[in-house]
Amino acid sequence: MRKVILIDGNNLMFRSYFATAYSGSIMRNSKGQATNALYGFVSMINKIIDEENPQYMVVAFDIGKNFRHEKYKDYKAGRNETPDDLKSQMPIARKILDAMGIKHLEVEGFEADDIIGTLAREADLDPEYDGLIVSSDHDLMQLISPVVSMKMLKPKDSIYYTVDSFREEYGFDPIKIIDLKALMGDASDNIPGVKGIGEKTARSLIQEYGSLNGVYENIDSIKGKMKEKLELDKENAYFSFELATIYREVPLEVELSELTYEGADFKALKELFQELEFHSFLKNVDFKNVKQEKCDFITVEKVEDIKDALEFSYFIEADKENYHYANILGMGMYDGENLYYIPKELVGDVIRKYALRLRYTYALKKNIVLARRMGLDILNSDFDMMIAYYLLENTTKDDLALKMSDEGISAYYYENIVKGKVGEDEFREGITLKAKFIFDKKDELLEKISTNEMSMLFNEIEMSLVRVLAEMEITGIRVDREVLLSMQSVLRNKILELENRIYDLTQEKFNIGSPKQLGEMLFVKMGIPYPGKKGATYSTDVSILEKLVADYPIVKPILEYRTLSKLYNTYVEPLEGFIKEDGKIHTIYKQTLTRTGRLSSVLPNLQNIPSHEEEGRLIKKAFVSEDDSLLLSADYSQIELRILASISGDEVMIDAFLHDEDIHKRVAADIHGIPFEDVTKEQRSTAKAVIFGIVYGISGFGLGENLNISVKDAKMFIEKYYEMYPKVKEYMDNIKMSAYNDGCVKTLYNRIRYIDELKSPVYMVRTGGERIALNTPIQGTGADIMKIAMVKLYNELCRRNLKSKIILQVHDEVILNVLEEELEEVKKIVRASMEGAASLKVPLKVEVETGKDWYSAK
DNA sequence: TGCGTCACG
DNA sequence: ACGTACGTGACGCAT
Repeated sequence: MRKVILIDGNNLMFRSYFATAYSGSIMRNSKGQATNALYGFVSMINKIIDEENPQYMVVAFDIGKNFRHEKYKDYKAGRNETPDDLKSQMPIARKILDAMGIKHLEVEGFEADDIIGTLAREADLDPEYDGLIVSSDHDLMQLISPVVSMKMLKPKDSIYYTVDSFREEYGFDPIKIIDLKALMGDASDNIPGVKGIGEKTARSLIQEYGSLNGVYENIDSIKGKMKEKLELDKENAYFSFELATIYREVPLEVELSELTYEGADFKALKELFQELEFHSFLKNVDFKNVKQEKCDFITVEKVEDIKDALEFSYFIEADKENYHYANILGMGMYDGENLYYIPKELVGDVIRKYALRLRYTYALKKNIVLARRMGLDILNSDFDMMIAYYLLENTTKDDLALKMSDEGISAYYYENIVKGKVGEDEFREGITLKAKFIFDKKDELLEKISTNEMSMLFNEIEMSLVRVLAEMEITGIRVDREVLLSMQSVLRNKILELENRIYDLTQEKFNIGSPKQLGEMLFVKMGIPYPGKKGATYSTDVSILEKLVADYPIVKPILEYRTLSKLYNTYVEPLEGFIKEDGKIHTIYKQTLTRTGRLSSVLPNLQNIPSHEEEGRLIKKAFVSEDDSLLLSADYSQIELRILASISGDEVMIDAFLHDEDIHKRVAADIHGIPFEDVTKEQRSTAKAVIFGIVYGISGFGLGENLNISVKDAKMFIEKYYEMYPKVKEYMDNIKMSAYNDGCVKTLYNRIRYIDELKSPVYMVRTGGERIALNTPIQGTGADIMKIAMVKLYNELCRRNLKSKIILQVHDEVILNVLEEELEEVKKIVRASMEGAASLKVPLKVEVETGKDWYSAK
């Protein structure tokens, strides 16, 4: 057997480009060359070599303006343009293949499909071959034969097709893919097909009549609309047949037997991967050569070993993600000249001595907390590389250490230091390299921040906030364990009771917590008609169950079971485990995670403690004030809507806020065209949903779904809204346009979000990008304002030497522990800080409440 | 590890 | 013809 792999190179590159381009900014090397498609391309090729161990291998590409036949030019030309960022990666893909010792073919005037078709035909003629085509293009399935199989790439995995498995799935032979495409068409390939016939219909037609010819020969036995459609587009169908047929006689200068896979030229491959900064691949190429920087560092044995210098970069490594509990492993330090490794025993002494000179770091908040747990403080750090990268790249990665590894430190260190799987020597070298990297990189990053006009955002907002968040985390919130314990036993009993009630009704035990088993039970065993859209699997989420609750007695206890087990498993039980010896919970705020600029809270998440429903809201009774204190909660009223009013400049909306009207009621009155006083509760809540939708970039369908009304009515509401608030509509259109032009949107304070989704050829992804463009400036500006307010509030509390402290933030709400004697003063400061955080075209309004616990401070 | 589900703003 | 509202974190299940 001679195993031969035929790879559709263009397909693979397109695929891996868009797979990663969807979700955020495109991966690049430090010179700005896009590398995302290449990364996926190389991974896939490596994987195939690994799995198949082929003797023959070839990658086919399109080149130039490829048209199979000159007469089809117009059709093929209609394809979407290839993005520049992808185009620039294509020649590099060929270079990589050369270095990997893999042959590639491109023939002017023919597509990759045709080349693969020609080679597959050659294989077909010699049963010694065992061919495998790799692509995600369904067209290529027509090449499947007894000799040639196909690995069909799917978004997450792949399906292996032989003639038999193809027949089983489609009900006809692989070659009939051509007939199928002739009927259904293919938008991405500009194959017209028959209008009004989709995949389902086309499949059953081919199954029934065997081929395109078969369909038209039996056209009289087809009835109604379908017959009309088929007759109307007959010419198109036959034309599509030609378009969909892969040409299998490309004049190739080589034959299959010459396309051997020889293995890589490691030196050339290493150079390429270095240029592309593919450190994880480099590791496999030649591990010993990966350490790019051999560095000499001084292992500090006593504090005096460190030479006097004015400023240092530094980095403290710890052994756990939760740094409130982690142990320090060691510290790296660099003054621009001398590199130091500080063993864990000396870290405290060094911080004490250099507290004012430790200026540049990575993950400052973590360093501050670790220092504070030794009773020390780091006071003068004003550059956090993690935050600099966050603002510049706005990456989705929550740990930008990875970024560090891309640019200076091999991935080897990142992966293994953090996991603690590395030898002591390498650990020391890695941590000092990080310190050096921070120092070496800071000026360049600050320069970029300044040219992007983000200096205020970086220094005054984010860097100032680091200190505030660190103090909040360190302070923590007091939790009454007894409250949690008593809720635990109450919930446990109720849950057991519900379980029994459910099993009584089903007469059979099953796992209620398993959506799969539950769906099976309800919709198969019990035969309840599924009220949702038909799909492969049954959904059992609330919206589905609520449609059934009136008719089936089993549904109510299931819903209740869901609610209670959620409360028990997600909050009541785990929260207890987060209480430290000091009787408090210390969350961690991630400051460089979200794409909009909001914070996120983890370990535990204190930003999603229940508050809508009374049952869950009771959990807030467990969060209590400290001695002689009260909890004070202050939240911005309608901040996102106020921002929308301000940035759109819509006079009607601005006016409503200037008069401090109930905005939902105002909108309800406006869209129904009735007097303000006549608005019913229901109309108000409909209006509320409409407003939410507007801020998220809603569709009629979405609103309809949400309100359980018809798409038509929902659309009408939206139109009515735009009519009454024309500048809002204008804003929506403008922001989308500028996002398409610039590839990004910005908040009021120049926080930037790149939206690569807008470049996607996939409609769904693109419209998703538009909604992001719409929403991000609003949500992001809200986040900016809250951050400014927190910094102002923190500074004012410090300046006045008050003991009251900020302890939590929940996006538009802050919670403080306030000393009773400071209450009146703090209330005023909180108001002033929050309302004065920004001056918009409308006032910012803040609502303040207090109580002994979080439940009553609301 | 990915998915379905559900808690929050 | 298709899929459908922004931003998060965490759980249990199934693989």
